[in-house]
Amino acid sequence: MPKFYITTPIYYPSGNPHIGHCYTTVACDSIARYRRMQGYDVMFLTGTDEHGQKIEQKAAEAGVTPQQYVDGIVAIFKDLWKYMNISYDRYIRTTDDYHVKSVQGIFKALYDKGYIYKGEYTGKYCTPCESFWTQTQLDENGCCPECHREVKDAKEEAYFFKMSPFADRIEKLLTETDFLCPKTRATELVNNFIRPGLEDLCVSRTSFKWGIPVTFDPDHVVYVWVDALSNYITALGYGNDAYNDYDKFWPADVHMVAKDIMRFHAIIWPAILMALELPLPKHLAVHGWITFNGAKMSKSIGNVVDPKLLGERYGADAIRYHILREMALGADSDFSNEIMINRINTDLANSLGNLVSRTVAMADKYFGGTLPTDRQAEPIDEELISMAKALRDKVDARMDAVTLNLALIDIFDVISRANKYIDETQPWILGRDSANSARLASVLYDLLETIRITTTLLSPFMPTTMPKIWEQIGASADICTYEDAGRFGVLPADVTVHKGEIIFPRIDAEKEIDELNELIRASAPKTEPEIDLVPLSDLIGIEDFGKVDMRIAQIKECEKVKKSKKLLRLILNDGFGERQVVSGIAQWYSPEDLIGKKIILVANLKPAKLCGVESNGMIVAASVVRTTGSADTNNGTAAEEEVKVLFVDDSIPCGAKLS
RNA sequence: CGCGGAGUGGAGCAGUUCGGUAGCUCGUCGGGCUCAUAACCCGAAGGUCGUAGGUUCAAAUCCUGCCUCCGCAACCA
Repeated sequence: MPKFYITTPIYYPSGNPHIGHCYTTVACDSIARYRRMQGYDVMFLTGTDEHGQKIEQKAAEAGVTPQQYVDGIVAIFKDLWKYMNISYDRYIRTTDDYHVKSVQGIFKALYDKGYIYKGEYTGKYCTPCESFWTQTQLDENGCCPECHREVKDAKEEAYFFKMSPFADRIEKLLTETDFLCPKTRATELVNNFIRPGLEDLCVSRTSFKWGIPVTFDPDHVVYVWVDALSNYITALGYGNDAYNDYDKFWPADVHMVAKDIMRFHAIIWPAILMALELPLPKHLAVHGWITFNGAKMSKSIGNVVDPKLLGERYGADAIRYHILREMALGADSDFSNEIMINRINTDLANSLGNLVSRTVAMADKYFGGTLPTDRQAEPIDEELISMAKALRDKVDARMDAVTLNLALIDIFDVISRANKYIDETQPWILGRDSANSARLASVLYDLLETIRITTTLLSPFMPTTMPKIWEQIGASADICTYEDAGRFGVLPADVTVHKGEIIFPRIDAEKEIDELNELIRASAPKTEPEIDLVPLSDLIGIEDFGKVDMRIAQIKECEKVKKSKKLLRLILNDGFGERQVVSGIAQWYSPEDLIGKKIILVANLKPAKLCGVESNGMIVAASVVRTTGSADTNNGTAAEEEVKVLFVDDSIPCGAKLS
C-alpha cells in the first residue's frame, strides 16, 4: 500500500486556537482523508510546540508551571480538533519524553558532526524584558526598543548551527525542484536570505529554562529550531523507541505551513536534514493568511473569529467548506461573516442541498420513493453523465497540486450542471403522464448518481454531512467509495430514497450578520482587554523622576514622514514656541486625528534624527501589546501592538509642567 | 535605486508562461419554471484590463518610464 505523510505545523500554545489554526489543519485533514479514501496508508501529524520564553512568561503570569499552562491550552486545541472532525493520526507535544530524548540526540549528533559549535551571542541585554537586542535594534539612546530602558552589554554563550555549507543545495532545492508550492516565492527567499549569505543560526539559549536541556552542557536549552522542526521526524520514532514508522513514512509528502513560517521550513529545516544526512520532504505547501474584512486578524480590533462559535451556528462542515473554498495557495484570503454566509447559502444550501432536496422529493412524489427499473436514455443525458464520470480524475489532479479550492470548484461545477439538467429534462412534466415513467426514472437515476459521485468526492472535505446525503439518496456507504466515484451507474436500479432533514439550511444573511456582529462585540472587549504586561521597572527615586521634564503641548501641524510608514512629523506648541517632534504612530493615527489636540511631551529629551528628520522630544503614549498569533505560526507568536496617545484636557495651557 | 507581490465591469478573482474575438463567482435588472431550502434555469446591462510611451498587422499579455496598494526589511526617542 502506498504511504502518504502530511503534517501541520506544531502550533505555539501561548493562547487559544483560532480560525487561522483551523485553516491549515482543516486543509491537511481534507487531504489526509482524501488520500485514505484513495487507499493510501496515511500518517497525519499535528501537535504543539510547547517550549520557550514566551510560554515561561505566560505561565508565570497565570501563576502556574509552564507544563500546567501548556496542558491547559493543549486540551483546548484537541477539543477544537475533535469538534472540527480533524482525523489526525498522531499528536506530538514537544514536551513529550520521546521527543525530548530525540532532540537531545539530534543536537548531539549535529555537534559531533561539527555542524554545531559553541560561540558567543553578543548583544545588548535588557534585564526587565529578558531580551537580547542587536546594536541596530536599539533606539537612538541605546536603550531597549521595547521598554526604552537601559541595556547592558552582555555576552551569552550559545551554540550555533552552520548554515553556509548548505546554501547551494538549498538554493537548488528552491529554484530547481517542485519542493516549494507555490514556487513563485522562491525568488523572494533566495534574494533575501540565501544570496546575501546564510548566517549561522543560534540554536541554544541560557536566558530561559523552559526548553530541552543540552545533554553535554546543561546550562543550555535547545532553542526553537532544532526542537520544533524536528518534530516531523521524532513523531515517527526517529531517535526514540516510542514509534517505529520513520522508515515507512519519511520523507513527508507535504508539510503545510502559512507564509509567516515559510522561511524556517524552506531553509532551516532542509539544512538540518542535510546535516543529518536525511532525505528532504517532498513538498512544502505555503498558504496565505486569513484576513478579516481585509485587515490582518487581530484581537485588538475585536475581529478574531471563534471557530467553535461559528461551527455551533452553521455546523463544522460548513465552516470547513468555507475555509477550504476560499483558501488559495500563496494568496491571502479574506474572511468576513458576509462572505462566509454568502458562500454557505449559494454553494451548500442553494446548489447542493437544494439539489438533493428536489431530487429526493421528486423520487418520493412520482414513484413513492423507489425507482422503477425501466429506463429510457436520451442524448441530453450525456453531458451530465460524462461530466460526472470524469470528475474523479479532475479532483485527483487538484489534490496532487494541493489546490483544494479548485477541487471544490470542479465538484460544484458538476452540481450546477445537475441543477440545469433538471430544467432541461423537466421531470415535473414527465410526472404528469405515467407513459413517461421510464424516462422520468432515467432522469432521476442520473441525478441520484451525480449526487452520489459528487458527495463521495466531497466527503473528505465535509465528513459529517455527506453520509447524511447518502442516506437520503439511498446509497449505502460501500458504494460511496473512491473506486465507485469513478463509475456511473452504481446505485441499484430500484434504489429507494428517504426524504430527510434539510442538510444545509439557508441562512438569513442580514439577521445573522447582525447577530454575529453583536456576539463579537459582546465577547471582544469584555471588561478590561487582556494585554501582555511588561514587567515593572526597577524602583527609582523622586530625583530620577525630576529629571524628566514633561510638558503639555498642542499639535499645530502634522504630516506623514515620507519614506516611512510609521512616522509622523508633528509641529508642537510647547508654550515656549514651536518645536518639531517625530513620532512613530502613523499606523494608529492620521494627521487629521491629531491636529489641535493637546498631548504630553517629554520636553528635555536629547534631539535625535529619524529617517533624516530631527525630533526634539517625545509624545507620551501608552503601548498596548497583545499576543495574537497571526493566522497560524509554530514558533513565535505575533505580538500585536497598539499605541494610544494620551490626550489631555483642552483647558490645560501649553507649557504646563507635569510633576 | 533594499527584497518581493498586486493593480482587469459595483465587489472578489481568472486570463499574462507560448501576443490574436475579455472570462468566472457574487451583486443589479429583465424573463422562464414550479420538483425544490423565495431555491433552480435563461438572458441583459456594466470594463479604453493603474498610467504614459514603445515593439507589432495585432498587446490585459512583450519592452521602458511613472503612479498607487500590500507583505518583508528598515524605521516607532
